[in-house]
Amino acid sequence: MDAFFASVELLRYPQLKGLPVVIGGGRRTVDEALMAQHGERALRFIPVAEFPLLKDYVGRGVITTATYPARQFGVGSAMGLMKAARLCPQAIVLPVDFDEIRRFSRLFKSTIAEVAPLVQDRGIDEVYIDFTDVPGGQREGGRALARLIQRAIFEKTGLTCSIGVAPNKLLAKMASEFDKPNGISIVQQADLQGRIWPLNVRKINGIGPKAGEKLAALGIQTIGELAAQDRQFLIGQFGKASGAWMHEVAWGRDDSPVETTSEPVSMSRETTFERDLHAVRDKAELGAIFTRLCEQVAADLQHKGYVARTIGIKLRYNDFRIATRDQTAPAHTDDARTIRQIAGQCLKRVPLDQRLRLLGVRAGALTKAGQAPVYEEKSPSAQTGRAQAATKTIVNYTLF
DNA sequence: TCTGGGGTCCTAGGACCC
DNA sequence: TCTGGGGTCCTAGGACCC
Repeated sequence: MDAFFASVELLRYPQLKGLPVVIGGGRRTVDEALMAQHGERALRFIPVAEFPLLKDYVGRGVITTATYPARQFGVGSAMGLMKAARLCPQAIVLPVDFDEIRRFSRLFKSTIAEVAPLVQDRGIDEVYIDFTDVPGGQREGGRALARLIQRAIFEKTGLTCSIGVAPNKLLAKMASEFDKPNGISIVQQADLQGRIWPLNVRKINGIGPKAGEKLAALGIQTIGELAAQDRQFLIGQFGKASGAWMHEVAWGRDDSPVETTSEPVSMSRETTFERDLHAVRDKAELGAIFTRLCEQVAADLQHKGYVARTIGIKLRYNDFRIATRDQTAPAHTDDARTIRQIAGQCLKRVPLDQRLRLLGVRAGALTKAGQAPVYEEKSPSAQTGRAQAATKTIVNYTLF
């Protein structure tokens, strides 16, 4: 989807079309404030002058999406709002409305599934579609069906998207970037040399800042230069799996299938505080946040019907270092108090002498609720601590 | 007043088991 | 003075993606 979060807001506030708008932050609920003042139906008539500007933004946060006019000023995803304010002070800033975003996400995905059922989720605003066997999927090299999907999405949502058509997911992902917004791009294996090899290695899905930097240090900038490397050299530099993978993708090769189903691996909640907190001096505040995070994770598990066996915490210190601790319990749980208790144990194992800016709680080793093995304690009195946990007897019953 | 939140996957070492 | 070779599970950190 093109500038997804921002585009969703523009549907509500069409008067902002053509203006630099960024979505991010989220502590201030602009919509609620404006709505209280004007009423929902009048939202489209609110004068542009009444919208909050980036230069007036106070608080911590990053940009999730910038409209194309805002991108002209050099602002973009993941940029701190304070930095963005220096580049484009006149940009209008709106908070993320997650409920609305999720609603549109479901809508565009279901629209696609009606046309082509083999769809793989790639986050909130992206999918892979296998339309090899969809009737008409081969017409005009795929362009006809891509157009059809684009039109269907626009009719259902009023939003535009960009589609890349290629023989595999790797190339399709790159192709989708070629003609944005509202574009269709078709890349064949034969286009490798002409259209893929000139691109920077960072355009490869899976080569991020670190690998990009290391490749640059080796004098490898473009995908073509990467393809020209000896496979064994790359393996020597990046390890067996990564090196071989890099060589494959540089040659446009990717045989990973479009996965239509997936099971969640973990669920987590985390929050960055409005100001850095100290474990001792801000104990009460921190404790309340901690408990709330555990309750949210428990609610997420219950809502989605999962139970977790590994509970973990994540801290970010004021110097941005991250520490994680986790603990695997003898039994699965989706209970807030149990999660809070295990997470509390984790918290005891991490240094707390420095101010914190973020706290998170994570549930892993998930199983569908109802399918978790039954756990029985031989000695219910042996409840204290990890050492004794090892003496507990675990009995797995197969449920017939 | 720099730098969100929710994920996945990989690596590496140690414990533990056969 | 010597002490294997698998395998799995757990934990911590890190790269990367949307």
